[in-house]
Amino acid sequence: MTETLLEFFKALAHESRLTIVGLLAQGERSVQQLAQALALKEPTVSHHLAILKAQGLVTVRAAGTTRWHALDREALAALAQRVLQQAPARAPAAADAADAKILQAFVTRDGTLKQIPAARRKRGAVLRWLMRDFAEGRRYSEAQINAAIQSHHWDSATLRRELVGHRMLARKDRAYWRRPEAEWKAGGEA
Amino acid sequence: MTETLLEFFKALAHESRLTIVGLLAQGERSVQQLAQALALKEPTVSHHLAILKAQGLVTVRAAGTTRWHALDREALAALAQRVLQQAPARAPAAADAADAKILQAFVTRDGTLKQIPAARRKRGAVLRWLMRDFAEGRRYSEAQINAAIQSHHWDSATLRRELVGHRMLARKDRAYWRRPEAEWKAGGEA
DNA sequence: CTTGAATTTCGATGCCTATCTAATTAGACG
DNA sequence: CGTCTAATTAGATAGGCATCGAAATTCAAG
Repeated sequence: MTETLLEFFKALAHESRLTIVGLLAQGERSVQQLAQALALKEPTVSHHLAILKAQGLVTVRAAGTTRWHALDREALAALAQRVLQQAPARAPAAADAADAKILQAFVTRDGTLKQIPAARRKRGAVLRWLMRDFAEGRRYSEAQINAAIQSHHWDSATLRRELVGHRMLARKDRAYWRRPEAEWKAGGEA
Repeated sequence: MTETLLEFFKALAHESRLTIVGLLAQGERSVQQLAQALALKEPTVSHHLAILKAQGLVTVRAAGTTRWHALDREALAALAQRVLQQAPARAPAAADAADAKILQAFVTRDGTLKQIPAARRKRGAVLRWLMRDFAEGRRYSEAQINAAIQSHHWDSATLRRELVGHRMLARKDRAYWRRPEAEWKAGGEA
């Protein structure tokens, strides 16, 4: 995901290519025309078009000896959509209503955990909330786990141990990863 | 416009910065935390954050000696919107119904002008259609004008002169620009 | 099959910038 | 006021990439 997104931004992060996209938004152009408009040589334009084509942003239509390049508006819109989807994300919300009530008492509006709940049920709610920072299928170092927790509470060591104890995080050697929610959503003893 | 857009793409067109945005999407982070997560030194992270801040994508909140950095989701969404707005553009359509009928006769579906109409009224319709390639408030070189026209018809010289004659394009020295539509929408002798 | 035009591929060069270390600023705490 | 921590700024180095000229490719037209 980030893979393609990075390539997409790289493709548009150059003045020549952004101008090419602007020109193609007006209509089809040949390599020669683009080279003339941009004051560049044909090989350079060809190079830029190859990068845009690799992202599916530009399509080609051959007519005689010249090749007409056009902008694929749908591809551009689709990729821009992904940027938007990235943005909304989830609100600082809880998994369910019961958790929400508990979190309201223990977490400030800016995401700081005021206190680690002593009651097991309440502690569970807080831990589930902390897990929103970790994605499944990814490995984290202990430092990364600590870093994520520390933006909510100073005692990352305790909370990290609790996350492992509640079977939300798994640990092997020096790596951590998120366990499937099914294994801790309901039960989970420390 | 393109100015800011280019800087926006440049800001996100680097793996480190894209990862930072991803981390900040999960919640606030300090420079240290980011440096640890990215396996970079603090000055490097500081450098990247400065670039993201310059685009308004990241905001800072100081608390004691540490500074918490957060993602400005609205700014990200607003910029992504601009990419989308760029994309839709206008369809290969005519200004009005009368022009549409004329264009249907002289322009193929892929935007090629089959023949330059001899009748003045019909020629006017074609010229108005050609003008969709030129934006107001921008200056074009003769080469740029030719390039735009040539994607529709080989005889860019004649058509360019017609555009000037119909007062759609203005010319001074070696520069061309689009004249206000009010000055040629109705009248206009060659 | 040959010629010519439009484009792409290749290899080399130079600029931009990501990254580091070292030094400096700014705030917290005795 | 010193000291400690977090962060930024400054300066230097290295790697990536845009650009070009030259050569190879593709395709249409005789």
